[in-house]
Amino acid sequence: MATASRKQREIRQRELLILDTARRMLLEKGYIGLSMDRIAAEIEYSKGTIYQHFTCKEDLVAALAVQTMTVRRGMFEAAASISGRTRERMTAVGVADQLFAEIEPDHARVEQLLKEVSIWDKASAERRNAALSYETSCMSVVAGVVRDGVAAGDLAMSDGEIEQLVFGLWSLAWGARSIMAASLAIEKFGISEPEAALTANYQVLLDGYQWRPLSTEWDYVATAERIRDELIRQRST
Amino acid sequence: MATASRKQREIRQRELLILDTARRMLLEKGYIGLSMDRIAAEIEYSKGTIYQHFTCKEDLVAALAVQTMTVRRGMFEAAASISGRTRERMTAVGVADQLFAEIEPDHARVEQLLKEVSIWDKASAERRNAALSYETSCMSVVAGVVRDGVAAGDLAMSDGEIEQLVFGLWSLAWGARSIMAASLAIEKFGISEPEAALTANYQVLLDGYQWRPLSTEWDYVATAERIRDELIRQRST
DNA sequence: GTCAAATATTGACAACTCGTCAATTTCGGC
DNA sequence: GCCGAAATTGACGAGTTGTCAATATTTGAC
Repeated sequence: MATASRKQREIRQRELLILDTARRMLLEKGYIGLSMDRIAAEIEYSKGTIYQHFTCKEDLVAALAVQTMTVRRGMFEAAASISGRTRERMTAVGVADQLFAEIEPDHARVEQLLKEVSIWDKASAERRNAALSYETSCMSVVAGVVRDGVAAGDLAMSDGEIEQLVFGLWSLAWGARSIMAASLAIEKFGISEPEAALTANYQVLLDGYQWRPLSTEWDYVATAERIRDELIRQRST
Repeated sequence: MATASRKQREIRQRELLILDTARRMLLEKGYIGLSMDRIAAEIEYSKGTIYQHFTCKEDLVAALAVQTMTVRRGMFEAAASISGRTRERMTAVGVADQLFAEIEPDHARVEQLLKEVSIWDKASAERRNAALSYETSCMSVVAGVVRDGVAAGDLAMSDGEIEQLVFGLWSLAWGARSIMAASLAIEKFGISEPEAALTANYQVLLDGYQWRPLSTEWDYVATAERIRDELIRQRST
């Protein structure tokens, strides 16, 4: 009994070891360069043992994606529950997104790498459900802040538009990061600070939706800095 | 001489045959399911011959991406040169983007599939340069319309902001399509018409940038329809 | 029309990949 | 110390990409 749980602990530990090794390899060599044989060699277990944890290569990397999603969700929730006006809280989620990319670069890059390859078809249903749940809960956090904005009278919006706005912010963030990672032309084209451009566009979109106070009436750069410090402080405790 | 060019024509023809076959296979079976052996069998040439056209599998799919980019660029240019107010022309590019996804679904899907896998590292330098050039010229088309907007006094903007706006539109479009293709949660979350949401967000962003006439002062839905018809008409001639 | 040299084409091959499963080792309870 | 259950292994089958000696074709000179 005590031994059984010790064994289970060992297995959990090993699973983490596999994931860590896989993540490192994925970042170094890309999805195609990620080899089950090499992982096995590195962790000094046989390949068969790895396949006791994961049904296939896709399932393994899907597990990586799920790990990453939990980290992101945690940061989003912390950001959304910060104090201030509703648009400040929306800004906070943007800051969290940026912080996530900055503080957890491995996680952020894995997330991108994996959106690319179609993993979910072959991954186990269990894993897929986990991912689905984390993704929807990330979106719900954002949608919650938007609803608070409407409730507070800072934002006028029908129900369908709320999802539209969330989709817009999400597209903007995801697209920008995806372009930063993959595009050949971005530097040549003269976007030297894409991260700053992203946050600026973020605010422009919120202005377009007339989320009050508008950026002409409020210093959201200061807000972003305040929140950034606060989120970092929270993390370190 | 005449014979040399005949031979060259044959080679060109075969290259197109390889690309067509590869595209079909890529769409059917995904990047991993795309096999050089199977392509060779299907076109009834040996694998060695394929490797005379392309340095490696990545180079082949990079060539597919380049083909796709030329189609996209063509549509962008046609859209940008349409008549009307500057913001209408900007809207036209958005319509072209949508039309591209609609009329050339194979090209559009290939474009997405390939952003995912990191192809460019291994592709030949020649191919990479071609891609870079097409991508920058797509962006230049958009930037040109923005500059025209500034010149016409419809839009107030510093130089750096122009690139920022282009980056914003591009992020929005790219991110939305990427999410549509890959996301598990999108339907569950209640975004039933993502394409419509994208075009709406498009206009919201332009409103945020105060590109006149604002969407409150002008019917851009009508504009989009007019341009859509016109672009389709142009294509069919 | 003939023939040698240049060019194009081939497919067996080496070296790798994923996922399986019979055989082996390790472990837990008695 | 011993036995049955559970975990671990790595050789293996079937697949992949990319290479290259051997073969087939085309070319240009005579």
